[in-house]
Amino acid sequence: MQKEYNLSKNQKIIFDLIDKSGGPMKAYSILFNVQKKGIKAPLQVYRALDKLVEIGKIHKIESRNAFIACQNSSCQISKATAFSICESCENVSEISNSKLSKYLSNFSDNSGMKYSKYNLEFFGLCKKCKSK
Amino acid sequence: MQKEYNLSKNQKIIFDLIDKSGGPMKAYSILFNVQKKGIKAPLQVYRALDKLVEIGKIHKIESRNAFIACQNSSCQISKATAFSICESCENVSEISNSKLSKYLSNFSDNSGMKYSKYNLEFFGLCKKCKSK
DNA sequence: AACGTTATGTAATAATATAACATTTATAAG
DNA sequence: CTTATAAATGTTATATTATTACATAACGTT
Repeated sequence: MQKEYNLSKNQKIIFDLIDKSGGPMKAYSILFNVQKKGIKAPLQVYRALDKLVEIGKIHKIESRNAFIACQNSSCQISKATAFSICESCENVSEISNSKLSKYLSNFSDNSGMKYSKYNLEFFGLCKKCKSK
Repeated sequence: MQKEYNLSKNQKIIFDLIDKSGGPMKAYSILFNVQKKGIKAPLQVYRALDKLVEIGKIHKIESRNAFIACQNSSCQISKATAFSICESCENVSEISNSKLSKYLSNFSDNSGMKYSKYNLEFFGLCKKCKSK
C-alpha cells in the first residue's frame, strides 16, 4: 500500500484538479485552471507536480508532457508505470497488469545494469477511434 | 531489413552528427553543432529529426528530450523501442532483446485496444556508476 | 522557542518546439 | 523532357514547456 502523505495546499489543489479531470493534463493548462485559486506562476505548478510524481500520486506521460492521476491505488508504482495512449483521441489509461509488471520488474539483460524503474507507453487506436 | 532511404542534405548532416556522437543529443545542441554547416534555425533541425525518427534512423528518448541513432540495424523498430538509461551518467543504450520485443509486441489487455507501437525506458545505474 | 525542513511567492529567463509563409529541389507521370 | 506533385529548405516569429535565483512563510521536531 501507498504511504499516505499529507498534501500541502497547492499540491492538493493541483492533485484534485488532475484527478477530477479523469485524463492527462498539461502544466500550463493546470496553471490556467488554478489561477482563480491563487496559484499564479508556472513554478508553483511544477513544484507541486514534481512532488506528486515523487510520491506516486500522479505520473508523467513523457511522450505528451502531461500528467495523469495514478489509477492504481495499490502500488510501488511510480517506479513501474505502463500506459496505453490512443493516437487519435489522445485518451490515456494506466495499464495495470500484474504479469506485465512482473515481467518488466524482473527484466535484466547482459549490460550489467540493475534497473530500478521503468516507464512503458503503448500507442494505438482505442476501441472508439478504431471503429470510425 | 530496413528500407534504405536517401537522406536529404540536412538529414544527412544531422544523422551523421548524432550517429558519431554515440549517445543521445538534444535538439539545440545539434543546432549549435551544425551551424557551421549552414543549418541556422531550430526548425531545420526539428524537421530533419522528425523525418529521421519517422524512418527509424534515430529514436527520441522521451524522458530526456533527446535523440539517439538507432543501434539496431535489422528492424521494424521505430515501432518497438526499448532503452536503458543510467540516472547518474545519463548514458543511454538501446536494448535489443528479442524475447522482450516479442513479449511487448504481442501484449494485449482487455481494453479492446490494438497496440501498434510502444516505447519502453528502463532507469537505473550502469555498471560504472554502481561501483562508485 | 529554536532549529531544520518543506512549501510558498515572485520575477526573470532558459530550453524545447511549432506556425506561417516563400522558395527550391527531387521524383514521378505523361 | 516537361509538367505536376511531393518533399525539403530557408527565414522570421512565436508558442510551449521548464528552471534559476532569491526571499519569505509554515510545519514538525526537540
